[in-house]
Amino acid sequence: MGRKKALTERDIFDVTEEILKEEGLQGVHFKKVADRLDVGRSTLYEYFENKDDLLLAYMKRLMDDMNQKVENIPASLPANEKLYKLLLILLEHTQLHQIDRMIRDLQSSDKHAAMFYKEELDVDLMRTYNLMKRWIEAAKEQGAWKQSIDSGLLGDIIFHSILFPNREKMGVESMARQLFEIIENGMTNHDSSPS
Amino acid sequence: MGRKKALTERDIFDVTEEILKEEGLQGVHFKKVADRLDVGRSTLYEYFENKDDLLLAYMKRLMDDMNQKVENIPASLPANEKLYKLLLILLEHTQLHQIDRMIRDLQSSDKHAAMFYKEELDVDLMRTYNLMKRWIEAAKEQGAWKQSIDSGLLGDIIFHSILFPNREKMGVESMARQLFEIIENGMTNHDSSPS
Amino acid sequence: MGRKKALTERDIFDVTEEILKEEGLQGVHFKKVADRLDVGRSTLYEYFENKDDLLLAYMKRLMDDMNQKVENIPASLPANEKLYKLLLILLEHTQLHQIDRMIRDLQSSDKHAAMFYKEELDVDLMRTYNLMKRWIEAAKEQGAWKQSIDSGLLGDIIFHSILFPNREKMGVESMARQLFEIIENGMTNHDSSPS
Amino acid sequence: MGRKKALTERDIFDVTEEILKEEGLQGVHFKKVADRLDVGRSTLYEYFENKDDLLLAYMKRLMDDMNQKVENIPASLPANEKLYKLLLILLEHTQLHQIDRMIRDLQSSDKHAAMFYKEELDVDLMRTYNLMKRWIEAAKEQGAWKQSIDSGLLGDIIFHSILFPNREKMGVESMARQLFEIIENGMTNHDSSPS
DNA sequence: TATGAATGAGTGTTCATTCAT
DNA sequence: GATGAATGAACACTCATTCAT
Repeated sequence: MGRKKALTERDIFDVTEEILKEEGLQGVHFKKVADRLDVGRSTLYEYFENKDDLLLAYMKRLMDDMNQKVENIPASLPANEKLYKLLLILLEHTQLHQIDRMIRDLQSSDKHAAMFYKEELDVDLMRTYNLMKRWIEAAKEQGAWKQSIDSGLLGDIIFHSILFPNREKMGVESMARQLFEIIENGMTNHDSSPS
Repeated sequence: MGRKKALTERDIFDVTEEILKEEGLQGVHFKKVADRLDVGRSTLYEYFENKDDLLLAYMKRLMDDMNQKVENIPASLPANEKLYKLLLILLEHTQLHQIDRMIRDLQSSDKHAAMFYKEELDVDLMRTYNLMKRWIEAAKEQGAWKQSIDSGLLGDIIFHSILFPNREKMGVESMARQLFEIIENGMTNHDSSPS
Repeated sequence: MGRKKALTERDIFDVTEEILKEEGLQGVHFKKVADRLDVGRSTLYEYFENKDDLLLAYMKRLMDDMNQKVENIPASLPANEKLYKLLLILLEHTQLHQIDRMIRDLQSSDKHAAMFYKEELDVDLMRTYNLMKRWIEAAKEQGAWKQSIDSGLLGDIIFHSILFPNREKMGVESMARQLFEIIENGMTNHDSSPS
Repeated sequence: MGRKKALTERDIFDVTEEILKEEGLQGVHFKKVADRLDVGRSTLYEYFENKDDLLLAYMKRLMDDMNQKVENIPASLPANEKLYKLLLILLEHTQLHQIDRMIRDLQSSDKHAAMFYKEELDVDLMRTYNLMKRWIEAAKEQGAWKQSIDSGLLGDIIFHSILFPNREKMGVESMARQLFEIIENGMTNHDSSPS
């Protein structure tokens, strides 16, 4: 009873995402996933070889999703505008920040499928990371941005902003705008009028 | 059977720190700690009532360490310079970022000692956080910084910078300097000479 | 790995009862229960959330069993005859005397299922206890029994008789009869003929 | 600090008794005993070979205490009066009821000292039990009490009365008096006046 | 496909006990 | 005598994983 609609990978991913958002990586147990889907625990093994496999596949899909959006950013835009678009996309895929931790936690495992995804994920993640870095460097070379700032550092600010607790309070749009205001112009007040 | 050379709380804290840095909160198991110290698992219970107790005591010590340094920042400095000093201190205590997660994970437990530390930690953490926010607001009121940027967002940048992977590559000093350059003046290049 | 013949709650209850009778509450370890059932320890957790849950569920079932029999005692009987029937029923459910201790020992735990059963058990136990007391008082008010004897004391005699080691030697029927002979008429010999 | 008065067996027995009364057999841990005495845990092993040894020695002392009082009951008294005195003594040594359980729990242990005490205790307990039975049988033979009631059953009532929760409410004297009223004359009301 | 049933390795925790000093 | 330090066996409990049906 309850279910009986034929389970799909989609369903499993959705529940995984749900738990991931509510309780983080540690909260994702097969028991919990199965319970929420109203399915036997062992059924999940028909879809994924093991837990890491599920998690990695989920992340891979999320990553692919995101990459597609990133690829849609018009190449013609100035570098800093491209970076702004990238930031917006990142802020809509906050689960991504767990990839890092996940890849680290998995170091011991050596199941085939998992290893494959892990590699792929790593590659994808680095590709986006490097893309971001290239754009930063482009902005520098165009003379728009300062050479004196390490590109990696700026990348870190952008990438780690998905972790900021204030995102919830401010909303994605507003946060992105203000963060970019800082990145581009800094906090210093050039207004002549005293506060 | 009482053969070893005398374990100290220090020793346990050191190993805890080691593991915390290598594998994060989830990696800290009493078995692992005990193994690295070459002691029996139960021996640790002579020093700490339970795992939470150890973790919280460690964090508390770290926090106290940090707070002492924060208190030594001269009150006479301008707000932005105080924030710079604060950033430097934060970057030397990167394990701090786990306090937040830890406090959240511990919500279910109710062991006496743990609860006491938890409360204290929470208070300490908030105090530092609020101090940071007050300084940011001071800089705004003095007209030095823009009112248009949310103070919490800036706080997040500063606080989360302890997570940046590039810290290792750049070194604390250099990273702090560059991060502050961005925060104060932004990336925009006002140089007239094209690159 | 799913080889065994299918374990039922019944099986677990039976073994629990066995151990309870042989070694008392303290003797009930999941390891022992599992071993006697020739199952892995963790298998038991598929049937009961935790140890308290098992114990309480067992007791609840026992109590329900007993209460049903108690309710079948005809209300029309004189109070002392009702008490006699009650005594007979009690003597057939000797494990009951551990409920009291168990409820006390469990005070620290707060697992959901356990708490629910605990409350229920407590209510059931008190209901029977109070029923017994009411019947005793009825016998007094009808003038059949002495007002000078504390009802609680008499209740204790009846309730604690399930602990008497001699029950095994004498058999339930015989013991109940003799115990009631004492309760009603006392030991004093009113026979005129000397032994 | 604190202690330093020279520890005596007495001190240990006193604390043991304290815990035994407060928390029962399960509550007696060497750690707790040592803590209350403000002494190192290992110090206790200078006085008792192990935990069972302590417990049994404590019980042995208690038993000896009691036996001495029992032996002071004048042989010249009628059997039922002797039994009444015995009941009074029993009610003042309620910890005794744990001997039974303890002896059962110890079945596995085979430490020398413990075994010795165990045997002795068993003997002492049986001696008192048998004494009680002889008195009961004497009362029967003198024609004062009914032959039809099993002596063991009556013994059980007397012996188990130390467990009655109502003892606290009624007080030892009052409970003993009323219990004996039941035992001798029963509950039946022979008053001519209706209630 | 799906699942019910069972499991084993690992984790936190307790406690009696040992031993060098 | 006394103790500080350390330990191992036992227990409750969790969770990913397996397998016959």
